[in-house]
Amino acid sequence: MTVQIQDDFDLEKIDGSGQCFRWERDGNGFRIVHGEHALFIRPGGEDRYVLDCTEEEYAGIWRPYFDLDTSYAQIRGRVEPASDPYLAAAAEAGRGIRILRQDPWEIVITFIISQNRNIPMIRRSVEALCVCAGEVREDRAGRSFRTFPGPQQLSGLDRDTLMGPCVLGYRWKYVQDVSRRAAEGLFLPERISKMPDREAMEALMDLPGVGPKVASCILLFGFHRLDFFPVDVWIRRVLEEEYPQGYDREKYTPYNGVYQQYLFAYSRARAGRGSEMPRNPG
DNA sequence: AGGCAGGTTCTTA
DNA sequence: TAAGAACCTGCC
Repeated sequence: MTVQIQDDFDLEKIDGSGQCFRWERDGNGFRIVHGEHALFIRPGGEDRYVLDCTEEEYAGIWRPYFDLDTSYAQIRGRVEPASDPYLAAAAEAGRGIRILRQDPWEIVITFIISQNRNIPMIRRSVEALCVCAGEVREDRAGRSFRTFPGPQQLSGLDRDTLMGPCVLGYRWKYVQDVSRRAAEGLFLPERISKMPDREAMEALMDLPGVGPKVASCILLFGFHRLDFFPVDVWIRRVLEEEYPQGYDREKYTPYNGVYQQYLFAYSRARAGRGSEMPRNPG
């Protein structure tokens, strides 16, 4: 089917934004796995996109996944160039970025894995986890894909598999512990959903391998709490260099997380680390 | 060869 | 409570 999307929507930018690690480029489109579902989506000219799914699947699965009922253009438009020129420039450059509604459990594990690593390494480990413990499914075109392993499946992996094929390094213990807790019902993502921000943050930071940055990412990307503002080295750099007098988060409530994405992408792009651009030494 | 990469944890004042 | 070191691994 074909859909028209008027709002900010740029597949390349979303893919490179560091919130999803399983999108697979195919021609000028992407293959995306979400839960039990797989999608191939590609630009179809103007504001159109071609998706290999039914109207029902679009309405029930993919439209929510891409968070298409939220206007990111409107959120972006709240930035005033006069009062915050740097963020305004970042937002303009980041036009098209959205915050996906991904599976909370997948995000918990993915961001525990993300610590102290770069994007290619994260992708590699996530993919390996799916191969080692996920289940095989078939997409509409008859191609097979793998689901992201649930707590039960993940907790079945031993140290050697997590360290070897999955290349988790010292993080293997975190993944095993969290998976076991979840499998035993001691950690339930659906319970996090019901907690107020502060409490949710604390509950996540009770998990081994989850500190302030990872917890913020989990809440932003896994629970769609758009006001969380993960501070990593890139953001820290931006805040130090561009906002020496301080960055006014209150002004941007409740969308700090969206603006963080703009700042993050902008910072990396200017450092020559935009995901799609190759290194350019010298 | 040694440092760093989208942090967290453990150890030490 | 606050800095510093260690940690798997891959890459320059």
